[in-house]
Amino acid sequence: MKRASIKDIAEKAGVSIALVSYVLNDKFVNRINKETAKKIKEIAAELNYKPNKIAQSLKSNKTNTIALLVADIANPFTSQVARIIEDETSKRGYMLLIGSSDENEEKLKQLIDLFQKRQVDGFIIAPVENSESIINNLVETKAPVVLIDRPIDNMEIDSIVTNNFEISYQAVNYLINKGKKNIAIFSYKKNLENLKNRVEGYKKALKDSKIYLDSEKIIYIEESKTQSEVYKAIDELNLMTTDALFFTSNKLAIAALKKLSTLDIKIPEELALVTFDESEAFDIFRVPLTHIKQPIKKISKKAVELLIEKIENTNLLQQQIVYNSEIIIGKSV
Amino acid sequence: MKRASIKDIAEKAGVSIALVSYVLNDKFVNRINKETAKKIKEIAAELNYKPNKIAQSLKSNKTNTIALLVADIANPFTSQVARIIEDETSKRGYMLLIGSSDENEEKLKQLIDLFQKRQVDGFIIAPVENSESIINNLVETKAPVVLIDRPIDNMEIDSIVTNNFEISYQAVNYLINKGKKNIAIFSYKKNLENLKNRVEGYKKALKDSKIYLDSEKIIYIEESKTQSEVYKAIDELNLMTTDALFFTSNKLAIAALKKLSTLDIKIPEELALVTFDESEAFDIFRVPLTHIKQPIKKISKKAVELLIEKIENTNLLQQQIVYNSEIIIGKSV
DNA sequence: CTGAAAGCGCTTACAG
DNA sequence: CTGAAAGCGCTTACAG
Repeated sequence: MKRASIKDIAEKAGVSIALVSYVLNDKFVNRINKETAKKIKEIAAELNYKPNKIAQSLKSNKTNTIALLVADIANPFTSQVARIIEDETSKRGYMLLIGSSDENEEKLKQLIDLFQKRQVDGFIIAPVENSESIINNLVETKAPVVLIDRPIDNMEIDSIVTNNFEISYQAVNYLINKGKKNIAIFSYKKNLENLKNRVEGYKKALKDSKIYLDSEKIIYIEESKTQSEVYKAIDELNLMTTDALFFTSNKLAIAALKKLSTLDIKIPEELALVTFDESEAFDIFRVPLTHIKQPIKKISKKAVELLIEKIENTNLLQQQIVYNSEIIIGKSV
Repeated sequence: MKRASIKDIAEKAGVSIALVSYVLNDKFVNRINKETAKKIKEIAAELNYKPNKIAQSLKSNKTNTIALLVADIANPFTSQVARIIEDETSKRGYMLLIGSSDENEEKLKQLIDLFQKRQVDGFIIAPVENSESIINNLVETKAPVVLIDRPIDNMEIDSIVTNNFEISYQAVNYLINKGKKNIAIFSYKKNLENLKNRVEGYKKALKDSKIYLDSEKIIYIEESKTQSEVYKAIDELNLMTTDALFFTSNKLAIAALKKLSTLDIKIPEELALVTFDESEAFDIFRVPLTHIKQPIKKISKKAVELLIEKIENTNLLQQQIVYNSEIIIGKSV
C-alpha cells in the first residue's frame, strides 16, 4: 500500500489539493471553513499522512539539512562535537547529516559533492590536510560554510577554533614551572594549522624559559601507524633524561599510555604527562591525566548558530572566532 | 548565482532537456549524435552541473538513503557499528543517515517520523526499551526494517544479533573454571532482551555448577546514574567475599574501573573482571581486560546486505540471524 | 537522432 | 470560502 499523499486526502474529502495543503500547513486558517478543515485533518490522521519532505524541498529549494564533515567520527573528541551539533541543529529545525572523511582529501571532496547533490543548505567542516582548494571551490559556489577545529590560514571563511598556540604555550609552561626541563612533544606528520600551532606554542614556551630546543624531542608520528610509531618513539626516547611528554592529540596519548602502562616508570615523578583533549581512558590510567579541555560546547553551538545565520541571511561578514581552552589538572604532572 | 539545472544546459546547447537528461545519464548512447553528446557534457562541466537528487528522488520515489537509529552514538560499540555500516552503505550506492535516540522511546518515535517524511528507503534500528509498538507501527507501513544488537521477542521482523545468552554462559563458566565462586554481575535496570539474556546466561552458569545464586550479587544500575550507582554498588559489595565481577556493558565496566583504580585490590588474584564489549580504556587499566568481543563487522555488514535486499526485493522471508561472539583473554581473570 | 509532454508531491499567487 | 493552474528539476514512454 502506497503512502498517502495530499491528493489522496483531497479525493477522500472531496476538496482540492490546494485546500488540503492550506489546512495541513495552518495557512489562512481564518478564512477556511472550520468544518472542512476539521474533516481534512481527520482524514489525514486516518490515512497516517506524512508530508513528503522531498517534494517540499523541491518546491522551496531548501532541505533544512546541514552537513557536518569531520575527519574521523571514531575520535571521542569528534563524536562529542557531532553529538552537540546534532542537538543544536535539531533544536533549530534542521537535520544533521554526518560524513567522515577519514583524513582523506579525496573522500572529503566526494562527500562535498554528494551532499551538494542532495542540496544541503550548508556545511560545517573540519578540514583535512591539503583540502584548501577543495574548500575554496565549495565556497565559490556560494554554499554557506563554517570551519571548526582546524583553521586554514589566509582564507576568507568563517571559522571557530580554540587558542591552540596559547594554550599549548601555557601547558608547557606549567610543566616547566613544575621543574620539568626535558620535555618531548608528540604530534602528527601533518600539514594542519591547529597541530602546527600547538607545536609552535611548545617551542615558544621553551624559548621563553631559555631551554634548549632539542629537535629530537619533537616527534612526528605517521597517523596511519600511530600505535607502532608511538611505541617505537618511546623505546627510542631516553626516558632517563626525558622528564615530560606533551601530546597534541588524545589518540597519541592513548597509544603512549598503552605503552607506558607496561613500563616501570613513576608518573609524574620520573615522567610527567600532558595531553590535548580527553578520553575515557585518561581516568583509568594509573593517575588521571592532566589535559587540555577544549570548549567543545561553545565551539559547536556557535558553529551551528553562525551557519544558520548565513543560510538564512546571506552577505554576512566573515568571522574568525577563537574560544579559549582550559587546562584540567590531573595527577600526571 | 543559482545552481545550474538541466534546463540551463539545454538552453545553452540549443537542445531539449530530455536529450540532456539522456546524455548525462548515458542512456541510449548508441543512438545519440556523438557530437551533440560531447557538447552537452562539455557545457555541463563548464557550468559545474550537479544533478539535483531531490528532484530525482521525487520522480523515482527512491532516495537511496538508509536510516541508522542507534541508542547512543557516543558509545564506542555503537560508533564502530556506525562506521562499518556507513562504509557498507556507501559502497552499495546508499547514503547513511544516523540518528541517536538517547535510549528514549519518544525520541526514537520522532526520529522515525522525521526519516519517513524524508523518504528514507529503509531502517536499521537498535531498539530502545519499550519501543515494541513504535517498531511495530513502522513495520506496518511496509517500511523495510532490520533490527540489530537488541532483539525483540515474539515479533516478526528481521534481526541480526549476537548469542548473548550462550556467550555470557561461557564467560561465567570461564570464571568458575578459574576457581571463582562469588561472582557478581552488573547490568542495567532495563527491559531489553539482550541484557536480560546476558543475565540469564550468568544464572544458568552458576546453576549448572551448583553455585548458590545470591540475588544481592545481581546489581541493576540506573543508566542515567551509571557512575554514581556503580561506585556505590562497589562500596557496598563485600569485596572480601566477592571474587569476580561480570559486566554486561562496556559503560558499566568503565565506571567500575574508575573506581577500582583507586582501590588497593589485586587483580585478578583478589578480584577477576570480565566485561561485554570493548573500550580503549580496557588496554590501559592495570591489566588488560578479558572481554567479550561481538562480531561487529559481520553483524553490520549483514544488516546492510539484508536491508538492501529487502528494499530492492520486497516479500522476502523474515530472518533472525545470530552471530557468535568470542571471549578475548586479557589478564583480568 | 531528437523533442513535446506528462508526472513525481508539494506550494502559492491568483481568480472567482 | 475554495479551486485551477503553474512550477520546483528531474525522468521516460511515446511520437516523429
